[in-house]
Amino acid sequence: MRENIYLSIYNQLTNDIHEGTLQPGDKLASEHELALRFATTRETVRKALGLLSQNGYIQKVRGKGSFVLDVSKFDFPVSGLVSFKEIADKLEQPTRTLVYQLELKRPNEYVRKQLELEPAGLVWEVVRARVMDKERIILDKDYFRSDLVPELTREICEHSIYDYLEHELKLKISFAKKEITVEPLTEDDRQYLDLHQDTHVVVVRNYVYLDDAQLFEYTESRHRLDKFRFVDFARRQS
Amino acid sequence: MRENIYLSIYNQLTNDIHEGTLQPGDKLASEHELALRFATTRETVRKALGLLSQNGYIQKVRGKGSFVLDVSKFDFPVSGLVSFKEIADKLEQPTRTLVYQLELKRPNEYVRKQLELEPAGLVWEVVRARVMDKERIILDKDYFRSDLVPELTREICEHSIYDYLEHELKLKISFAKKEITVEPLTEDDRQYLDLHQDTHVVVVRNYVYLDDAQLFEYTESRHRLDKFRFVDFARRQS
DNA sequence: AAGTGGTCTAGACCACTTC
DNA sequence: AAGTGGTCTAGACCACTTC
Repeated sequence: MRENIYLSIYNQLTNDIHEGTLQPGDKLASEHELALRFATTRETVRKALGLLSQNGYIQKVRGKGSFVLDVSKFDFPVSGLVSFKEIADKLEQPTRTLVYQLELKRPNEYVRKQLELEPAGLVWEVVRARVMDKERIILDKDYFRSDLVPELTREICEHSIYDYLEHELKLKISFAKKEITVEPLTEDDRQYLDLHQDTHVVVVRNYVYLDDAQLFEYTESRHRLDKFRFVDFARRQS
Repeated sequence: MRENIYLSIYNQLTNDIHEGTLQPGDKLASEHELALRFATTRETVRKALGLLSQNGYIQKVRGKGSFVLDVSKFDFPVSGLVSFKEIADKLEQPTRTLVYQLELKRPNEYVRKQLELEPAGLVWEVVRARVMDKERIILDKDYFRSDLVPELTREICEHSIYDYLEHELKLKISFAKKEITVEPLTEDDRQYLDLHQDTHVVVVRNYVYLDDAQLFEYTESRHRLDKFRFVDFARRQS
């Protein structure tokens, strides 16, 4: 591959915005001028600006130019594949993960169906509680196809499984579907979460697909109502 | 503008996928071949395929080709700016809207702040309940900047305010930020919703921006827990 | 070696905004 | 009329996959 000019333009401009060199409301240099400055062509600059626009950094207005948006408005986990670790890191609060179960097993019918698995297929089942302020507020149940994730250890589960999958196993996560509902408590919720007068939990079901469009993980993330927050940033497609 | 070749390619291919001419798992013709077929260039074809990929229709794999995904998995309101009317239309269930309030007024401090309004600014306040199966399950509170939305009528509110804004007032909605939390009931919830033993509602706060990055609407959509469902489709950015 | 998608070039014409 | 972003052309070289 080449050195990826458009990504380096993107990175430079996002840096300028985060550092305040470019302020909300500021007008970017024109595409023509940016092309000169970065010694490239307009189409390559446009690719960088397209990314900036998609990610909420700028607003493009035909005939006028591109304007810097207030990114601080959108700094919480923007819609996407955000793992607990990433959120926890952002919050700068002490968090902990308790691993209650880590097992290679035959999944039950429901999970088998969710993962579109053949009857003989095995999965890694991981049950973890996420602790903040000394309370277990999220119960994560993960199911990974064992043909794609051959090995999992307690150490990996206590940190970030995603780090391991992406950096060690080199799995390329491509897209995910999240489904959010509110459901009555289950026995597991009562056992593994620190509840107060709660009668329900927020359930986030996550279906994660690889590069080749193969479904490889199903996760159920069960949140205490009072600690749940989800932010979605949606851009009207052109 | 030209005839927009890439959009017509996009539309033809999504049609083929929805009609089943292209089945999940099928491989698309190569970019080179599509360019020949549509009498255009590869870059223009790539723009169409980029849109297809972004919207979950295909999966691009370098060196191999583009593959049709199973769109039926993702047919519920995909993350984006989905109004109640669009969802209701999709559900094919009889739905109704009750307008409880429609007023041009000085907003309270909270709404003023949400809308980043100057102290003298007026807003249209609309309070509506959404009825399904004879029960009021969603309470929508909308606040529109009166400088951008000068007139609103009961008739408009009973149907789709968005239709009116986009097609009559020609406002161009550009992007929106959604924030989902679960909160204890308020007095209004008790008054305007048909609740059972509920103690909480799901609150979806929606901040809608125009083309020029101006915030023009703040909406609070309060859902009965048992009827709430939110689907988010997130694509890993290349 | 041949086919695939990813990046890039150096132009062109257009619609819209500003003056 | 000049400046802006939106679309498009006709190529090029590259990395990756398949044979």
